[in-house]
Amino acid sequence: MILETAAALFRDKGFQATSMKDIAVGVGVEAASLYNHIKSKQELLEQLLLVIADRFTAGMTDVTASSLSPKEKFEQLLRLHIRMTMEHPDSVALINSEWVHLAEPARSRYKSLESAYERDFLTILKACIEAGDFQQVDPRIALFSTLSTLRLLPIWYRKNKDISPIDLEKHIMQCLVDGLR
Amino acid sequence: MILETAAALFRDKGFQATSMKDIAVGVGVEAASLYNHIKSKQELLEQLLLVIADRFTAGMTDVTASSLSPKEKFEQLLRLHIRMTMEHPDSVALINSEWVHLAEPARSRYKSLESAYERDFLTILKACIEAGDFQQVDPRIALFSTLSTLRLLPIWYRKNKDISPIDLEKHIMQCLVDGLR
DNA sequence: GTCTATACGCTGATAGAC
DNA sequence: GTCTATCAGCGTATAGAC
Repeated sequence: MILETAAALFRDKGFQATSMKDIAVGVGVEAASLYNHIKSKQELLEQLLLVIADRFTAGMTDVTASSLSPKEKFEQLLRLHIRMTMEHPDSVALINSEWVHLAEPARSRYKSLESAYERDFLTILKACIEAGDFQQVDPRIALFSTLSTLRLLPIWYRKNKDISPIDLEKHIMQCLVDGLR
Repeated sequence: MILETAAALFRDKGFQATSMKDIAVGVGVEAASLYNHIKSKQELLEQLLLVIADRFTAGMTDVTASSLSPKEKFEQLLRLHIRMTMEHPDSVALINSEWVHLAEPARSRYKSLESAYERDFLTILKACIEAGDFQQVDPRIALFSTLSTLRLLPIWYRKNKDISPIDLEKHIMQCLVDGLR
């Protein structure tokens, strides 16, 4: 309950602009009472962000370990982001800007997980190109463009809940893979 | 000097986590001295974000008023974002998350400019589809995907300055319009 | 577990001397 | 214009009664 409340507030107002009082009001207790359940406000952010980072990392591990084709792996990653967005919309939304407020050593651990994730994603993208499934695009820009869409998905999805996961996947795949033309 | 320093700090640490002392140190004066040049910290954020919003709006006005084809208009908007990113990298980076810290009435004005911009962008996208330049994608998702890439560009560009604007435009256009396949 | 009371550093901002 | 001094309020977090 505390974590969920904090996630929603961090998403709306940002970590720094959210006070323990804000969270307490959301939960329905006094601010001091929160400290019977958590160690600090910082701990809340670490919980939220690192759990998400670990899940994305686990998802990536599954995909890379699989015997799927590069293009199927790419599709699996799309599904991973869509699933994560649906299941944890608030905490996934935090990955775009709130990680800067992580204190060390959590911040380094988080950035290291993120780097590894992007490196693996890039490897799969390059394999798609080599296999001839994707055309000869600049893989770094393809990764940037793809990840931009996937990372901002929770923000967009909030205002567009009237779409099914299947349609969402189909349309995003179409935009990213087939392009607009 | 104050505005530039503030923009860089807001980008790195966020508006709330940046103190007037931080800005003063960056400028090289005492915090109190800043108030001889600005009214408040809030005013700094409003200056930065609304100037950017106004420029995007002006760019959109030029594009819509032009006699270009829908697809050429789309390309012009891509160039607008790339140019803005190159010319004002720090303040353009703020549009992703820092607008939440705008106080009223600036916040409403900002959101209203943003809405109008997205509406006009969507209109152009739909015209591209109707003209047969783009395939039958879901225009809302195409807009979301395109704008995601363009909005996160300043963040990506910071770590990838070794690319020319021309190449950047070519590659982004290729990813977005032609897709990966 | 909950609460009230409190510590105390930092914040944005002002006053006033130079 | 700059500075030093200062204020009032809010922030996180703790102590201790119940």
